[in-house]
Amino acid sequence: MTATVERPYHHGDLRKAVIDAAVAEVAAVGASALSMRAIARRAGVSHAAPAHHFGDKAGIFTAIAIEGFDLMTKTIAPVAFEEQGFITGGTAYIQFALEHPGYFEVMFRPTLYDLDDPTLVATRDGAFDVLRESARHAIAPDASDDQAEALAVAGWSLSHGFATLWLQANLVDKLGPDPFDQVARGVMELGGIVRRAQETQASPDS
Amino acid sequence: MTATVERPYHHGDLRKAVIDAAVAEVAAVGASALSMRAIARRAGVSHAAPAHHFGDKAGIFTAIAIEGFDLMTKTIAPVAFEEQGFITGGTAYIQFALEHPGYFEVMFRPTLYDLDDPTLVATRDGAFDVLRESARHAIAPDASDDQAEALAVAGWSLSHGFATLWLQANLVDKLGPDPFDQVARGVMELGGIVRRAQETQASPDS
DNA sequence: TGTACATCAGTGAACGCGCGTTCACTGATGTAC
DNA sequence: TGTACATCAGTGAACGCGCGTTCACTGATGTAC
Repeated sequence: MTATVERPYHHGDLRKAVIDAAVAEVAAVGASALSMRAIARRAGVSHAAPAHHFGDKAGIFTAIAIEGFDLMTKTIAPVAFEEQGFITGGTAYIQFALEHPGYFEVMFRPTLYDLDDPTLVATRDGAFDVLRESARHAIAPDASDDQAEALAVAGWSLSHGFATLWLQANLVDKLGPDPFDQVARGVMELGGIVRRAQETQASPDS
Repeated sequence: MTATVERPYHHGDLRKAVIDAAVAEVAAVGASALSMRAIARRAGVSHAAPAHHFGDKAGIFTAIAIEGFDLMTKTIAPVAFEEQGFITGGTAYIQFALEHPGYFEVMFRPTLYDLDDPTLVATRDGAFDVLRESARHAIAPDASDDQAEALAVAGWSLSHGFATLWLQANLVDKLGPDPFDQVARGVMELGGIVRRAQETQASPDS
């Protein structure tokens, strides 16, 4: 007469359950405070299960980063080459960060994960390719790699800085509760960056 | 005949020794991995000494943040109102972050420290005042608070994003070993932001 | 279709470790007389 | 100038806790015959 729900001995998709729990746990307590036992607790499995499946924390972080870069690319690439796509892409980047703080934090702390993992490297490079090509697209089709990467890093810095400042509660009392009012404005300023990059390309002196 | 150096029972300036050790420790292992015992070990005092002086970790982080904001303001304020001061200030911000990663990390993770501490609030607000007024100075002396803060947050995001991406090793293989080559370029782009803000102010329609 | 057995996902008790905190203490400094 | 005593900065042993890891195990699944 116990109310115990019958759960099968084999989980079915422990891998997914562990990753989801880990992402939620990172969002709740931060990547550095993450413990294997807390992940297991949240996933409702024995404390040794995550290690059994992923080896160690770096293994879990690697899996999170791969999923994260994949999800981010799927979100941003479709808008990054439209008219004004570099701006729209920057906004989408910020929105991704605010909606998926767990993925976001892990993705951009590469010391947490295994940079030798080929799947990770491919997914991560793919995301950066979208960024660089979107920047080139914003300047001119024949813009050089150096020019495209300079704009890419500048736009990335702007979006990344805003998302980071917001997520770490540095903008409380400086913006309203909805950052997108302010983002809209901030990213409009970013328009100046794009135009400046176009002008620099048009007159390559100085 | 022991080679023991005679150290007095009273440290002399334990407060400073603990803060310095904590800043170095944060730079080495990150704020979240910081332990009171590791600070004490680095400072060469008993493991209970830091707690005796600061109460708990939040007390130490609060002291670090106060010193950090003070140091940052002293570094940036002198250049922030020159010709092109908003740009120069942004560069100085990045340079501060790369030179003082321990301070930098703590300062911009306000959940770590005590936001009710009046000295902290004053020092922190003072730093933001410099940022906002430097932005206003870059637009026009009579620019509105809203305009000044919009540019302030955009410039802050750019500098903060670049510093964060660099410190967390996201730009490895995307820039040379010296970020200031690229920063120089990135921050030149920021020039576009300032000019855009000036134009928006000159013709306030849309 | 049925039996035997290998495989392997997941368990849970046990371990040693570093942590933050407590607390009775030690020893230097400063003040009262 | 000298003595007595209060103060308090800093010590170090002891505690309970959550952690990662190990390891013999359990029980479900899949394959051989």
